[in-house]
Amino acid sequence: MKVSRDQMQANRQRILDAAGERFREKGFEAVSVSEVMKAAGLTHGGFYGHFSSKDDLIAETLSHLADQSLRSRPASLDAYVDDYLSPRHRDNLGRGCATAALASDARRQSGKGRTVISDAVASQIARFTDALSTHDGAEDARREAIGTWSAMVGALILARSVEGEALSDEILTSTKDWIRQGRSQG
Amino acid sequence: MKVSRDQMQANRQRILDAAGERFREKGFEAVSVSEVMKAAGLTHGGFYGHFSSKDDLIAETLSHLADQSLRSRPASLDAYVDDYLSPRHRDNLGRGCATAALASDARRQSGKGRTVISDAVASQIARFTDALSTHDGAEDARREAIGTWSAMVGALILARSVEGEALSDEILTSTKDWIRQGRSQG
DNA sequence: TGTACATCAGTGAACGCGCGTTCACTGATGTAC
DNA sequence: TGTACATCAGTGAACGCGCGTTCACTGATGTAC
Repeated sequence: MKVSRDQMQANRQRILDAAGERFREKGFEAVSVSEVMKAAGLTHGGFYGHFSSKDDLIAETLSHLADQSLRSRPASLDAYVDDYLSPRHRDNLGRGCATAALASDARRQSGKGRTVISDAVASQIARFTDALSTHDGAEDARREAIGTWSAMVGALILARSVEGEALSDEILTSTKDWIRQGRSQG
Repeated sequence: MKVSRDQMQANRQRILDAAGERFREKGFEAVSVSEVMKAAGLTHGGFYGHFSSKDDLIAETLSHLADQSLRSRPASLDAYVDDYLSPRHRDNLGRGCATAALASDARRQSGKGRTVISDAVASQIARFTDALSTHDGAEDARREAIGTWSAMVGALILARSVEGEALSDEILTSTKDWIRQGRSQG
């Protein structure tokens, strides 16, 4: 049964949203095409009307996630770091940072998917550098941007891989404090 | 054809070594049992004489990697950071840091495998804390240990996920400098 | 030490299963008049 | 605006394939005497 063009576009967005959430939670390989389509309220057969293959879906989903990320405008770098290194973000894998959730998986992708993640990292560093340039020299700001972003991504991944909640919380707050401490002295 | 007990133990170690290298390169799901056995010079049928399932192999491999990691005794924290954030380590996925390569995958494991990675993170933080306690207070040392380890893991993962070698190298060296800078001022 | 035989590590064909993908079909959409 | 029909988004059965796992078999090992 054919649906309207608007409905088809809406379906495509629902597929991308469902894929974005599930890929971040479980990785690309552990999520099947059928699972994504079911989550989007469709059956698996219609998938190839929207995407040419599962790899195509992965690449399109990474683009979709990168677009969403670029649209967010945090109030300040401090506020962004606080949100990023919060238990809430740690526990909300499916709606959290795509880089932290999928960087390892995306490395194994070829072609477009790999490029999208690569560009996302580059533009995130550029955004941090801008935010830090107000009180640092350009070179220092970029170094600090890279160090800060590395620490944030690493801390989130480590906090998520640890079993005990106390240690996990400590990784988040200590990294937050450590980033701030370095900055106040730079 | 039966082999000697010594040979069987040697075969088991070869399976674990082969699995450790391939899992770090491609993740748990993208590596098949047959692929591991072939790399160890055996056929897939013999696998279940050594392990009860693929999940068991994953857990045993993580233990094996954790043991190897504990046995390494770096000369100093500085030397360790230099090696860790080197292009050589970045390009040597299969023989590099298991935490950086497998933390995201191991999070999805249940039971033993998850615990092994969790313990590895905890003991790495303890080692860093010890190394930093010589010139810092205990609380500062632990905070710095966590921040440093987070930045190292994050930088390695980001450097590996980026396409351009220039940006990838910059992530490594900038994070290294940024870690040092914070330390010299703490 | 030498022989007879039970043990069992490793082999490779075979299994069921879920995956990505295809395709004949359906019926609502959207266009031509 | 209303009607007739070509289009095509979505359905669900079916496909081949590689996976994890099983198992009857082989033949070297290691033990009993």
